[in-house]
Amino acid sequence: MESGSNCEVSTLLNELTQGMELAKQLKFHLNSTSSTETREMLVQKILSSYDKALLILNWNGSVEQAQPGGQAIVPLSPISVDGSPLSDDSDKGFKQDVSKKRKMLPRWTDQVRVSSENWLEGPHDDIYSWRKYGQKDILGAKYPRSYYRCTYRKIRGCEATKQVQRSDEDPSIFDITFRGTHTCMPDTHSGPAIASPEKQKQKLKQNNHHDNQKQNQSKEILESFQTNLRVNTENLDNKEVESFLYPSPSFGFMSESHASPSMFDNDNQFGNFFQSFISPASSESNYFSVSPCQMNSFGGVPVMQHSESDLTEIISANTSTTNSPILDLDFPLDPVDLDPNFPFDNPNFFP
DNA sequence: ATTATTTGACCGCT
DNA sequence: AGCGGTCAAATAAT
Repeated sequence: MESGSNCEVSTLLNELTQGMELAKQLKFHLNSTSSTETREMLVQKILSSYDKALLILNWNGSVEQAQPGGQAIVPLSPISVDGSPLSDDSDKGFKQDVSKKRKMLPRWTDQVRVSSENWLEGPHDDIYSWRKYGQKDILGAKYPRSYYRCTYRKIRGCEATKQVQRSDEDPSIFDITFRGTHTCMPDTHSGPAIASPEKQKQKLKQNNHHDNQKQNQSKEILESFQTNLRVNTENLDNKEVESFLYPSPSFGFMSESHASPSMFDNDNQFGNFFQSFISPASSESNYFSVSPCQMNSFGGVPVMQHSESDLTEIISANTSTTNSPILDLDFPLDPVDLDPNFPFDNPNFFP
């Protein structure tokens, strides 16, 4: 818990600091002859930062109870800045019964864009270890879909899996669908989630494998990462539940046969740890940054393992078209199933 | 030697 | 039958 708090605090500080920096920039641009676009963008960023800060505060206030054992994912609290109701509803997204056999694990999707402007590789990989177990060519998709599962599946029975699919249209965008939540997470430091150093290393390399040779990670990655990686919020495919929180997406790209020249690769876990905020950089798309805490709380923490099954539906996190996060969780479940307290988890694992 | 990735086979669902 | 998802043997990486 404390770790969670610390994380939140730092996240909060980061947001506020960022907001201040952006405000300064804006101030500067006001004097200069900058385009209104630039200013607008800055304003957006500022709003986004403060929005996040508020969100964090809000969490602390309301959902503070995250107990080490069974947490609850923090529901995205309803603080949306200028969230426009995405309301695209359509029901297609819920794959409610994604086949009953599969314990209906919570599932959500992310769209992540990795820009390779500066070489960058995409990087981010969450703190989890993923192991690829398959790849498939998907009907109409230009690129194959990769399947990953938690490395500790056997050891810890962690059932989290994810699918990574590169967008046909924009190869720099990857759709990552997470299914299930990590139960391998350490409670703060008991930590097996992040296994032994060796594993980490191995993993590292795995992640980097194809293109990686080059990049040394850490800071560089972090930096580029911060500036280049963004969560794309325009995916309209899935319109479903929108969530402001994103799980920390990790890439495990692999063989991208057609992939253009080594565009992505990964960095090490450590770098990921820092993948704090993604600062928005593009002016055209909407994105927002994600804090580690948030990500973790939603995507990776060991959420209620049993409750998972209770959630008979899939949670699909989507991005909205507006540039600010919309925190609108729409659960297809009936109230009964969904506990008022929300079975969602709370972030806690950061040391 | 161990662990991860690759890749075709297999399986269940539609 | 076709497709998406998973398995697992072969292979690669350390």
